[in-house]
Amino acid sequence: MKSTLNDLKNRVQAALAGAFGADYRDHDPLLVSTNNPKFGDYQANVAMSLAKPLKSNPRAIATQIAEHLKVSDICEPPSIAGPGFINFKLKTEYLEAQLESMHSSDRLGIATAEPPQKIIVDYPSPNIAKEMHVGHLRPAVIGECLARVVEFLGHDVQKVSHIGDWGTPFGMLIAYLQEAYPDPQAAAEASTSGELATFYRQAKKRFDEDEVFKENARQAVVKLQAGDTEVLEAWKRVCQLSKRSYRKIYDLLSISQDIVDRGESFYNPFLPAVITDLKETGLLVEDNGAQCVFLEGFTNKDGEALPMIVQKSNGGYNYSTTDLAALRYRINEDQADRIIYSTDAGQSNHFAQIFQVARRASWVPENVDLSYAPFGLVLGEDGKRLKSRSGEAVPLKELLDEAIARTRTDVENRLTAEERTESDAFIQNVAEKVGIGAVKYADLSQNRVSDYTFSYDRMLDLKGNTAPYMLYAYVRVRGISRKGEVDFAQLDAQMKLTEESEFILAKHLLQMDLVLDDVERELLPNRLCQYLFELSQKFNQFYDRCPVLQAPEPIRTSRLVMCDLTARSLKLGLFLLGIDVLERM
RNA sequence: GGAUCCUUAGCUCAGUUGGAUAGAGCAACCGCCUUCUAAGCGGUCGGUCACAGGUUCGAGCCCUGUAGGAUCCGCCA
Repeated sequence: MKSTLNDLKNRVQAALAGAFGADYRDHDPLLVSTNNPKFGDYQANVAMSLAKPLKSNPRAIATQIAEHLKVSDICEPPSIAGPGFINFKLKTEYLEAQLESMHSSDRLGIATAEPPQKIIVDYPSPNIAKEMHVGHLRPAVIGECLARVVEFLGHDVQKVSHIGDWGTPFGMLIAYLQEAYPDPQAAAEASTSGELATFYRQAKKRFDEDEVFKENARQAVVKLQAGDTEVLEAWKRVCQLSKRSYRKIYDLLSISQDIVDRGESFYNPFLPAVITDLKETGLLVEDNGAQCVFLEGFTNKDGEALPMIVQKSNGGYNYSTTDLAALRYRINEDQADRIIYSTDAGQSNHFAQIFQVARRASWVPENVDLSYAPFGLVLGEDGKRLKSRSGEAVPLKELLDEAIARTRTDVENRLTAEERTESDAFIQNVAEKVGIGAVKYADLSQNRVSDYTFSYDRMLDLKGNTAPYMLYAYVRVRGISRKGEVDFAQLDAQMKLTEESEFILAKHLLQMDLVLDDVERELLPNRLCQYLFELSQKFNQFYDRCPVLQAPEPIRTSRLVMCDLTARSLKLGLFLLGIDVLERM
């Protein structure tokens, strides 16, 4: 199925070439959707921009372009308005035909990327010795969404979690495991059934109260890095324990199963080469015993170039070294065409530095795209970084459980008010899907780069740009299918658009491909949220004004197809956001 | 001292390569359920796009400066 925008673009370009010569064959026609329906559906703004080079007035240019346009199969005759806008209004038959081919496509007529790229998508990088907290919410939700979008568009996606699995906090857990479960059998059992949070709390307690334990923990780190077999065994147990705990939360959040964990331990063998290769490029400088690369455009208080330390004076490596090793691995071993880094905006300096060093070392080929997608902080309602009462980061589990509990209360109240009775399993499922969906949607629906204020009341609002509103729109469509006992998939699409609200909905349905391209390019999930919110609104208007099941044929079938396309678009869109739909709620 | 991001309606936010009259939601107020779930729809109210210059046929968007806010800055990640 052809994209209307691209199709029209090509035709305006052809008209440009016809009017002003072959040089204009590839000229950007500045074709965009109109922001006001009275100007039609699309407008070309190119005439104004050509006024100066062609030394003519824009309206005359627009007229010349219009004379060469061949668009009668798609649009009404184009009109010229204002200073020189060329306006296009799509023909009804064209819209109907587009809807029919969309209906017959199992991916709603959305084309796959050509050529597909190998894309690495970042997932959260927690220190896995600790329980997941609110700081991991955004990278999980955003990473999952970006991965699903580029995957749907046909790219080969590798999901990577750059976990912290080698540092000091591990010494504490290893020492605790060895102390509390000296018997290997018991240790194995504890790591397959225990809770990471409990483990961490108890280990921390021991660490704070006992000097001997503290020393044991330090020794454990040293032994671990020296490759001591027993300690390595204990370390593996702790990693397993973490993985299980993390998976539980990821499952609750519907985060992909196929994430690859590559942490500090994974990159250990590659760290020395980072230093030796940097040395070869001549970028490496020794300063106060540390190996550094002096940066361009980053200065200290005295205006001197700032170093990026890649090897500490004690010979140890740090996060810059690991990030450089990871970048190299992704390019050389994974053969990535595009690497999507998504971290909190506080690390943008750090990544700008990493990218600079990698580029200056010529480690990044021309055709590899390093996409940096920073995100803002999660704030509490006081406008400050979200913290628990005790000042610690809020555990993610608590945050999500609270959202589910609040949703459950809402659902129960509504059921009582409507005198409906539903099973406990039904209520719990709705509470989970709506509650988790609301948390994710609240995060994704805002511009990624800005900080956002976490508010249960706002995200669980049944009205407005929220997950519940959209999930309800989906439920309404499914209700029509149930009530009318219509199998949407079996419909023979013969479209017949009549009412204004049908046209509005139809035109919106046909623009999902543009939105996904936009998300792929800009890495802004809120564009997709905006699209889905508008789709829900437009469907609700259609639902309000156009009876479906009672309508006479052929209108009835046509409207049923509209319902089906809306349902499938909502379902796909929400899926790409990582949100599950419900049939009833 | 430097770097990055931000400042749009009372509140929370959109605003797509610069395009026609700057948009939503919430809150407030007024309407609409014998008809597919009213968790819905329609309407009213609400703006010096932080400020000042500049570029342009055209600026919320690009450039410069100012004010305010957030985050980060040599051996933590």
